[in-house]
Amino acid sequence: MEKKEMGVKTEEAIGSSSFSSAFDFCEVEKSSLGFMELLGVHDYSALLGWSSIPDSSSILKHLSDTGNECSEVLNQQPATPNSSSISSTSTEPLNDEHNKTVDQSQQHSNTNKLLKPKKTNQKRQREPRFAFMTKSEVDHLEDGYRWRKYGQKAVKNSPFPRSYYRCTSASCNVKKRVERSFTDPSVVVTTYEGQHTHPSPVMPRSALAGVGASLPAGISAAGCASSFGSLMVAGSLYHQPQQHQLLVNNNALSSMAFPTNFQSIDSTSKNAAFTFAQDRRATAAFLSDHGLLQDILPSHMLKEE
DNA sequence: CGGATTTGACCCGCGC
DNA sequence: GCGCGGGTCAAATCCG
Repeated sequence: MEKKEMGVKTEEAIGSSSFSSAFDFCEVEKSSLGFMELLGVHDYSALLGWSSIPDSSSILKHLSDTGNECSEVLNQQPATPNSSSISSTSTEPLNDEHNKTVDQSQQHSNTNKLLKPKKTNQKRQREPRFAFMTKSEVDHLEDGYRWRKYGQKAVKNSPFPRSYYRCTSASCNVKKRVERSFTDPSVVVTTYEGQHTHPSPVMPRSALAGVGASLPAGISAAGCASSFGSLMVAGSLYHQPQQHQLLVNNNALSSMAFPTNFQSIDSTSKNAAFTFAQDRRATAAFLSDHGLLQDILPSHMLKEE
């Protein structure tokens, strides 16, 4: 397997597929972020935590060079407060999952060689994705759902493999990819794809009730819990020894207006690595008190007011 | 023994 | 057309 040191040319490294998940940040469809809107987060770029990645400018450059229309997403001020600058891949043709299933049964009749079925001309559809970065010791964050690992691939330019997980629930097509950032091995990039069609098998009912109370139509509490899993973990829902930090930038802190019901979820856990506040002062106060994000954010960001 | 994980092979899309 | 790399499959293996 090809490996490169972290000191490779920035643009080459960033532009490589090893950062494909970073680009996936741009593939988030607004509808998949319904729970974010529920949380009052309209500036989705705020959740893309590149503050700990030193080469975000290069990423932006790459996005720009490649004509990616989402280039403004990363660490940029939104054009408007409610800007939905994040583009979507949902315009692609519908998935051919069913065709694939049929073809696979045909494949089983091929005894000599494992030949994959021929796909139709339809372009493979990507479910809406939501990606975020967490600072965590463990790769696979507990998020209340059960996942079956179905693959692992070496990532070009990265010493860390990428793992592929699928929700174990039948008829639920949600997938997630987990990989470590090679620029910061302590950072785990998790990408969710799709929405759960079932409630979390592990999520406490009280938590579900708290989250689900204000969910907009079409957004399941399960999906919310899933996609926001690491936040739940960072909060008090899971009192696990490992600690995760959601990486956010100062835009996030300034634009997040979390509803009180989410604040209540956090409660008083001492293990909370990140909590929600309704305004910047509250956030700043929290940071100064608990300060875990200080490990991530440059000091000038934290002081900004 | 059944479910989860590992891992090599294969498919597909994309760039050259 | 070819090669590369991401994504997926499925047999083998592991593990509780």
